[in-house]
Amino acid sequence: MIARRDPEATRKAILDAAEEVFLDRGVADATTSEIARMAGVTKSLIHHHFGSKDALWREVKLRRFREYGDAQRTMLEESEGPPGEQLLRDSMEMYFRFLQANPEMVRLLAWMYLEDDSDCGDLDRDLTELGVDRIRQSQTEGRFRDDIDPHHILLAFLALTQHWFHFRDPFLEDTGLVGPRSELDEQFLDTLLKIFFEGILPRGNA
Amino acid sequence: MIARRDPEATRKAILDAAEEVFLDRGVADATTSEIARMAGVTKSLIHHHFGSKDALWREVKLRRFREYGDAQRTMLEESEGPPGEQLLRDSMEMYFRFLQANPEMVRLLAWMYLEDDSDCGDLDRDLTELGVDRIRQSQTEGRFRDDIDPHHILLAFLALTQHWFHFRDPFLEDTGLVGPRSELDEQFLDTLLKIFFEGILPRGNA
DNA sequence: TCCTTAACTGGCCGGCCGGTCAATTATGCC
DNA sequence: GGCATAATTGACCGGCCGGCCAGTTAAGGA
Repeated sequence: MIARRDPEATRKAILDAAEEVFLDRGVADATTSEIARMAGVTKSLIHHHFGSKDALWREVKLRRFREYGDAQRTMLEESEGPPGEQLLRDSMEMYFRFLQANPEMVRLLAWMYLEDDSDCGDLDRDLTELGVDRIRQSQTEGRFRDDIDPHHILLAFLALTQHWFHFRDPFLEDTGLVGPRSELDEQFLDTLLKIFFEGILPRGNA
Repeated sequence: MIARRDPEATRKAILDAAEEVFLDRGVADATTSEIARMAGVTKSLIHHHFGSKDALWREVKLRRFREYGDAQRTMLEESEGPPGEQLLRDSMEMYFRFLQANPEMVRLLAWMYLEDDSDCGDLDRDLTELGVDRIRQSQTEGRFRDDIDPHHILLAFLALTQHWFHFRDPFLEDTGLVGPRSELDEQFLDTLLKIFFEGILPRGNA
């Protein structure tokens, strides 16, 4: 039974609708009327619960980002033990899987970049630290080459994964590669790990 | 001396202003009045020369994309001879330099992705083909490992470079890395080449 | 020189958007 | 059962935006 008045559910409905519209068309192009219609509420109710369009956008971002941060943190902490090649391979695959399952996150990051957003800066900073520490540890243990700044390794890691989900579709159109998308994802994941860990030169002639 | 009427110059002024405003705030958030003001013309003149706001945005994209395509093509054709590691290293560096000198291109690509644009699909397709052919040739000559789809190599190449310019600034803030930006660019270029060609594992234990 | 063409202007309009407000109705606490 | 509180509604507003139009002025070929 649905309560006739359920503010918590209403907030959620609004946030869900807002996320969909905002991520699809951008904040500027989205209208509160449309969000209200999609959420099945009145426009005024949005202002009642969130104050303004911008504040609503902010809430949408924070919600997703918290979820994202939690997933990442769980990922890193779940996989305890000495970080080595296998662990980082697993982390990379887990990150890949996460974006695969949450394509909205990719669009969210893109929008935030374009409006150079800093609302979620703190959340992001912590995450970065965690990842960098892991990599640095691997370096001191001699498992990774230590002539590269660990921050750069992390950035490359994120770049390869995010970029795939960013440009996968137009890229596939351009190249004429065909097949079920999930299979193409697997193929790229394989490539990604090969390049990231081993590079594109044949082994044995370095 | 400026001619009192110079339609060509006017078109350019409008395009320049439009590019700045569009790339800065996005199409939806940009207003024709602002573009007109910045270009020093009347709003009506924009419609006279370009028809509509969307058509203007389209022209902006095409102009930049043609320039981008020309630069890329020149890059690839200028460096004739058998493609090998050094050539691809050079190509990669040239691409890095290009984005370094044209940060607008990075934002343009981001906007186009978010509104899943297809206006410049043809231009992009040709470019992709050229790059892929080069890589494939290197593979058949045994200079690159051939167990990776050349399309994926190209994507990784673009990912690492574009991502740096995408997220350089927020990334630097998060990590607390400091120094003149040009120097940080050099450092990352170094990293990028190392990772892309050799991977992050220490050599000799593959 | 004249006349067609096109560059250019200022004023205007319909429409929609974000936001407000006063009124109504359900909720939960005492 | 009342009563404060908050959820919810629909009507409404000022403002701005993209686009249009009627008119003016320069350019350039015949």
